[in-house]
Amino acid sequence: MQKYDPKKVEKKWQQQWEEGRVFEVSEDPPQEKKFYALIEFPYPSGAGLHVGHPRPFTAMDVISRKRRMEGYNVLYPIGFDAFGLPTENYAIKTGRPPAEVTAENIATFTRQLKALGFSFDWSRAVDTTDPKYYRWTQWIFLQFFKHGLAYKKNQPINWCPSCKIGLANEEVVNGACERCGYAPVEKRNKEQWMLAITKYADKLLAGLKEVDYIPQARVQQENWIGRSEGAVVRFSVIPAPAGIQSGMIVEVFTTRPDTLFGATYMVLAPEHELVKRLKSRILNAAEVGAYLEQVNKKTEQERTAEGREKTGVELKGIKAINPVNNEAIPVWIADYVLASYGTGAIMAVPAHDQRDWEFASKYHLPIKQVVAAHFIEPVHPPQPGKKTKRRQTVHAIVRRKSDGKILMLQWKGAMWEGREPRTFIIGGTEAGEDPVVSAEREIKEETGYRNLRFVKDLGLEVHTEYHAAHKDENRYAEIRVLHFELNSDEQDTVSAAEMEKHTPVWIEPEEVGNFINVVDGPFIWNWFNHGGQAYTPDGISINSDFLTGLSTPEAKAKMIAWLEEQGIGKRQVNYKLRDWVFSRQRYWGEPIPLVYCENCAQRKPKILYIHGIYGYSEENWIPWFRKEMKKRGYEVLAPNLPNNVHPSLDKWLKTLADLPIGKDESLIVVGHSLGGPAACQFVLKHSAQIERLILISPTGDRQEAINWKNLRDAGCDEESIECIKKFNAANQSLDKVRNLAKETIIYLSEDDPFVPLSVTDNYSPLRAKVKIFKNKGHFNERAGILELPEILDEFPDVQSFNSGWIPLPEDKLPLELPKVAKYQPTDTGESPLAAMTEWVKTTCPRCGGPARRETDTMPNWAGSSWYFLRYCDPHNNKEFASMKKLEYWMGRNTVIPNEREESLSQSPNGQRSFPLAPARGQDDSTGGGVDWYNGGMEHTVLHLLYSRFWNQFLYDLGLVPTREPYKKRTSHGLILGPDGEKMSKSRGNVVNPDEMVEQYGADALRMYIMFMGPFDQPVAWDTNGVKGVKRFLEKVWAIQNNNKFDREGEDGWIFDDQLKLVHKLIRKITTDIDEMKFNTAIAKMMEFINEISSNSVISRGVWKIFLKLLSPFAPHIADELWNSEPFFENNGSLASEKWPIVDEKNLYEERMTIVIQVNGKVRARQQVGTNLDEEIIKRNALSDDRVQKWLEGKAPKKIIYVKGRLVSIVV
RNA sequence: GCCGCCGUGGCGAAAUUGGUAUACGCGUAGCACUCAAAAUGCUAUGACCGUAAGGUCUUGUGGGUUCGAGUCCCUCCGGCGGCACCA
Repeated sequence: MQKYDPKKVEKKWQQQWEEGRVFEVSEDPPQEKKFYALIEFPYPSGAGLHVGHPRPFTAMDVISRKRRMEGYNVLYPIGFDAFGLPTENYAIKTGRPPAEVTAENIATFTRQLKALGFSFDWSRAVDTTDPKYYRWTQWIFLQFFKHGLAYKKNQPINWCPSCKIGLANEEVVNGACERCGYAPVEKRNKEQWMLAITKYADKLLAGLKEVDYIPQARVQQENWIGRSEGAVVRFSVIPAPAGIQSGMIVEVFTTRPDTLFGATYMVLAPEHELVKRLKSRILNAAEVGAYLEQVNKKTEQERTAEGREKTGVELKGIKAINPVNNEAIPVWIADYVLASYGTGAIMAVPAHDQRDWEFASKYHLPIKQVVAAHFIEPVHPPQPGKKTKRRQTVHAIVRRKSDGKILMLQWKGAMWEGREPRTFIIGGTEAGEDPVVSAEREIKEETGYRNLRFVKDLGLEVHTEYHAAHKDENRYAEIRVLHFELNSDEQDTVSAAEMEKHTPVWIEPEEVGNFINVVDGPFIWNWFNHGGQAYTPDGISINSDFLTGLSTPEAKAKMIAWLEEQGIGKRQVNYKLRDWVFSRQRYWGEPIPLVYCENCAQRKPKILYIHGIYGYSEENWIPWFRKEMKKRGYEVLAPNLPNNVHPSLDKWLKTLADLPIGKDESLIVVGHSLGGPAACQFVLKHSAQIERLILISPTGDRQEAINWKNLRDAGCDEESIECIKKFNAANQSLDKVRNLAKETIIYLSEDDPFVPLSVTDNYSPLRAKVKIFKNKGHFNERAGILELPEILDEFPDVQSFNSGWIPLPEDKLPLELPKVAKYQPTDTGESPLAAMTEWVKTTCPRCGGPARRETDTMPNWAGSSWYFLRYCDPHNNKEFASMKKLEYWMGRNTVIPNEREESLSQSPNGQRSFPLAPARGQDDSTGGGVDWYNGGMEHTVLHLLYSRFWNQFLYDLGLVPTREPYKKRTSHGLILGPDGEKMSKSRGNVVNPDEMVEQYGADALRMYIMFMGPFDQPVAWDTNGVKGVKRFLEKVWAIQNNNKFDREGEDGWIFDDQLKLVHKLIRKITTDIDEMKFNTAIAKMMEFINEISSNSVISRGVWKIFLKLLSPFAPHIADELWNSEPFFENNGSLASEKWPIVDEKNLYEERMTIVIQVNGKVRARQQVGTNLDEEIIKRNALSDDRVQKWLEGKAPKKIIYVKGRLVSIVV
């Protein structure tokens, strides 16, 4: 017998797979069944692979190998995410070029990965640092830039004053620099490139609904995006600061507009711009100045280290007016209000916000309750149809000073049928009566105790509804809770009438919670014990004018409606998500392909206005528009176009082409009505940079896109109509227009007589933002539109356009990283590239003048944000990937009908905007993406969110076929070192896979990694476990080499038991792999081997099935045995064999074990026939001696039979 | 503090989703093979009582629902992960 020598076997098969190109896949010709399995590509560190890396790789390899055998065309790609800090830091230390080091590391990783026998398609391997790859990373960045989603902004960076280097967030440990001797990190302001991911916040949130992610990943993304719904409310501030007219406004954001009546003060973030502007009016300017300085000095570290005790200072002399009741409230600044969230200012409602409560308590600010807790007694709920009596009541918590016990009432009466209430001392308050007085009266009347001291009002109103059985009426109790102390037991006599109703009892404090049996009791008791806090849950509004009596959701809605009506606030959604800082002042990253041109920065966009048929230019709102735009610094071109009555697109375009617009100028193009198509075609033909394309009631060429009847009724003759039709029909190639304009906006009116809302279908390739109005008609003089202030949002001050940053032409990409002499960042915090004067100095690709290059590079996240797309078409040098190949591997979205109609009908008051639905059958869709993506929990927030953002952006540009990149996402648990700690060089607990392969073989290593524990949970490494799996593989090897196999051909003998065994195994392995329960799958294989090895003769059919089931886990040994003498004459890898299918008839059991329980304890087991019926099984069970013994002659009360499992007898 | 997850032998862990708790593996002990060791094979292995047959207890704690709870509900204790003054 040959010995099992994994080294020999594994090398042999790895070579065969490679030479036979077994795992290289093609989309040509497209096979129907495809499967795209994705793992997070590794960072090729200098340390090489450690034993944790292969866990996700092996898992997806098992799944991929199984799918392949199930007939899928499986893409299982691999690559390297090779830009990164460690390599850069190594370069700084040693001076070795990162590219060189990276190449070596990739070689090591490749060798190690290949030794583990993964079924990767190596021909598709990508490397993010390869210029052929990052050319497209840069290209995608340029698309962001061209669509206005990349912009420069002053942002603080982490700066280590000792290393003189900007730090990544992950290099900052507890506010100190990780690189050097932990010097404290400073913040430095620097202009940084930002990606406007916040513009996709709602889309990223919505997309989570259509994908199959592990719940944790979905929840973490949701939290990170942090959507909250509320309102912005405008408070005016008095006195107005000098030089500014009165009525100066501060906006606050709140999620609880229902508590506006409880806003007793206002807090501004210290950085709030108003603080500076108000300076001259602040009476305690010195104090405020000192506070600001103190806040400024505080580092992040100190802020968190202080235990977050809230500090603040009042702006004396300043008041804010609460717009709901015109009360003047104090204004404070405090650093618990963040400048970066909401509006940087809050209205403080201390009664219903814990932070405000703490602050108000500390600084003795008024606390006003405006929401009452609300309960409905579940045992005796109010009954419909019965009258409801409202009663003011008090609950008195009376604590005896001597022993701390609590005085309570045990009721006897019939207030509630079937249950005697146990409560605090309760009583009614008469109209106008002080609650303290009524409580004292009630205590005396009900219990006789009189030596009372009032301690405090708990400051909480509770509303409880119940049905009072003795009066058969519903009660609505408004309860105040008062705390008393009893100083001595002196007692007056209690009236007989009271004694009949209830008995006073003294209860130990620990028992109060159990004693009390009314619904609000535990809540009140808990509140009493916690002392002061804010009541934050929902409830019923009180002390709130027109909101009083409403539930919290009702009150919120009503308040928002009221605010909007009054024009002092509006509904608003806020996100925690911030824009993405995309600049790194580093060398080892993708260069940002932009140059700065002083000359171009001077050039400002012009506005081109294109009128419609009959030339409305000077007849409706255009004069107003011209004036407004001049104010903003624009030059407006509004030509009169020829043949207004019978227009032709060609002639119009010719006239437009003659306008004084330079080829390299930037434009905002506005087209109204027939001018809409003209504007689109102009944009397509002219080479100007289009900042914005604004279409107002544009005509379309579909039947339903114009209301011809109304047009005729309005006096349009047939010849004009023909012209319009031709004109519209010539409006082609809109999908190209989309990528020329940075932003496209369409204005429509619900009551437009000529252009209905359905015109959006026509313009769908533009993927424009659509704004829908009421009562604007056709936006012309007929509708009385002489001004259109809504449009002003699209025209910021001209100065804000064209910062001077000019993109490199796309055919000049990639912009390669130049070789530098030193990798150390410069003293000023700029990237080492900034030191290369000859590289930085360049010419402007737009005007040819002198310009300088951007020296920032992109963050590590860039390359990994789209690598899954490149895998689909890795060698394409014309596009980042072809649509055809993407559609094959990623699939495409399928339509959900009516989604657009829904968003339309939701439109509450006109001004809402929503993304335009592109051509039918392409959007409003779901279903595509990488079939299965597995990765680490540490990437479920950033990497996943960033790559979803990129994919959604590319989808909006029409460049990828699916909105969501990943259909399904799972996560693996970390593999820890043998000591249970995270593996790391510094801890010295790293296990090297090379050694494991050397000693036990790749198959044993793979199997152990899958066997260690549940895939999604962290597990500590235990080399002994590898031994155990190796033993299993040796056993498998030995069985094939030592046992007899039947010689009668496949299944010639009926090996019933063996067949049953193996078919059960097929079922188990098949489902377990799909559910990633690899550990139990392997356990079952071990059981199978333990059982089958006791047979003297083994069915070769059964054994072949087993080898197939084993092959995804241990592919080398499985292929070797499959091809081994003396039993099999197979040829080639199991990868091209078929996965076995369960045959139900082989699973049939003739006998089953029935467990018999007596009073819930197992007392006997019986083997019975499978098809016996229930009565017989029960009878058998009862007659069993062991059962009889436990019955002790008693008759069973109940017998339960669970099919195929057990009989449970109760006596 | 908030959100989410998890507590089962000496260890990693199973448990058909409410129905035989401790499968499978590791470790340990004994035996066999060996001059010996390693490797391998066989046997035993939750705890307690008992020579045994057998019995009792047992899934972090305490309670509840149920004929029946590791699994469902509530309380507390312990651990892990994420967010963290987000109005």
